[in-house]
Amino acid sequence: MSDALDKGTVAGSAEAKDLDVKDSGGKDETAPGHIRLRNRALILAAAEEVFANQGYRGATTAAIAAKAGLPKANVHYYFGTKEALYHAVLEDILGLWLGELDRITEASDPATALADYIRAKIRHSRERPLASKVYANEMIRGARHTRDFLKNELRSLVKDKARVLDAWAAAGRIEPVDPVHLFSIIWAATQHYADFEVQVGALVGRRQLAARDYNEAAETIVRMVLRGLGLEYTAPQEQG
Amino acid sequence: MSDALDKGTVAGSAEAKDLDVKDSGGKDETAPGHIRLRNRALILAAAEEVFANQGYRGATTAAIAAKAGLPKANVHYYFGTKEALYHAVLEDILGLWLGELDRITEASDPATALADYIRAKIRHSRERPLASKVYANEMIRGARHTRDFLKNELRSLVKDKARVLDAWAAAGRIEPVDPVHLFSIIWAATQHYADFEVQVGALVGRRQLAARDYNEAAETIVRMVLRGLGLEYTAPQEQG
DNA sequence: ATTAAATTTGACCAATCGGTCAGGTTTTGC
DNA sequence: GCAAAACCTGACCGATTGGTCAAATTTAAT
Repeated sequence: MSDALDKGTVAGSAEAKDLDVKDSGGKDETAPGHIRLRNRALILAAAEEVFANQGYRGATTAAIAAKAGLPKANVHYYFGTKEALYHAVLEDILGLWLGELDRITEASDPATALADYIRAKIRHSRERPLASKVYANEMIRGARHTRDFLKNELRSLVKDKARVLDAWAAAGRIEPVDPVHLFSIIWAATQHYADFEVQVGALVGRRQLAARDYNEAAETIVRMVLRGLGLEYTAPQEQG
Repeated sequence: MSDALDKGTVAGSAEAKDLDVKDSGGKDETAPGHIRLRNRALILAAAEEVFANQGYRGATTAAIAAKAGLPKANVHYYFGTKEALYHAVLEDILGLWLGELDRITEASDPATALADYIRAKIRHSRERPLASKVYANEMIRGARHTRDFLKNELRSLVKDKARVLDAWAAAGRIEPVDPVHLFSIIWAATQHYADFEVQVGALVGRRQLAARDYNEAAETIVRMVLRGLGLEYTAPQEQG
């Protein structure tokens, strides 16, 4: 199996290149390795879309290549196997998942922190619905490629946040709640607007959800979560 | 498209047989059509599992046949095409989806009706997780086979329930709420425990969720929904 | 300028896919 | 008991799949 990855990883050492920057500020069309960077990005974006809409098995390397505007053999040149490409797409996504939770700390105000987190997650569902769909597909299929992430990174992160919630509860700042269920509900409700967009769209009578729909969704979720924890909820001022 | 269904529907008229009952109370091994009934049920159950875990494209008729304990040609004998089989599986599931909403009527008590509905949906996620996964897959893929259901049956049902919620709100029995978002949140949160079971399992540290996990999930959701609508929530008595 | 490394790609392959079919067996209706 | 209908299934097929490869071209470093 590692054989199949050799070709893709031979020059993979160049991947960290964009970290130690001395670059001219953005897109340098002549810098060494720019071809690899551009084509990998093209392929990853195309793969995310095809994996999201077709599932792992339904996605074909030919379809990904076509969407990226490259010949199929080129996709295999950069990523070796379809599985390795899928893994790379997932890796990109898992990074996003862990980010936004930073604002939930013992020092922060519970209502503000949770409300901001929910709004950020909804924004996420709106801006990167394909990532959410790929992740949902992966979970439904049993998290074959994500078991370790769930059992290690995600679990310890939730344990971390559980300590915050317990501290808040002990200080009487929120009512006690099982953190696993709280986050499950928040994740489910927010990601629903990406994964089931077509269903929500049919219910509101619009093919695509509008900005107002996402805002209303976020506020409804915030309201239920805050009230559920014994907190007050006040709707933010409209702006327009 | 109807051509592909012909073979499966030739004797499909026998499907309603189990409605007008005069049967001996359960399994009649000699009644006419019992072979068709048994084999169709075997295939549908196997198909639900394979479609749930592999997605539409990932599911193979050979895998479904193997899981049903029948030769592949037999699957095609009963259902014609893979697409027709998928359609039949979906049809089974859509029936389940519309059922439980009956308890939400203008006459019923809001807190009781909503709490019972949420608990029923969680029970559903526990007892028929595969159905939920097939449906989730279908939504993520853009509801290619379910567009009409969403735009007609489901939408009019939600409109119906919207009238109930509006009436409740007008009578001061709940706070006003957008029904689409309320149901979206309830569906997302409850179905999450089927579709993302592997994730929740990793977070609670159990491979499979226990009865207690589902109960706690239901109560957490009920608490947030009821409080979100300005209702009181009181935890039910433990038993055992 | 030279050369090594990286990139490109059409052609190709074995495996698997959904679906078909002929010919046999079993079940059913009378 | 008998004909018709329903059921069964191994063998087969064209299409598609993920993946390979060798030969050609472009880019990079000295």
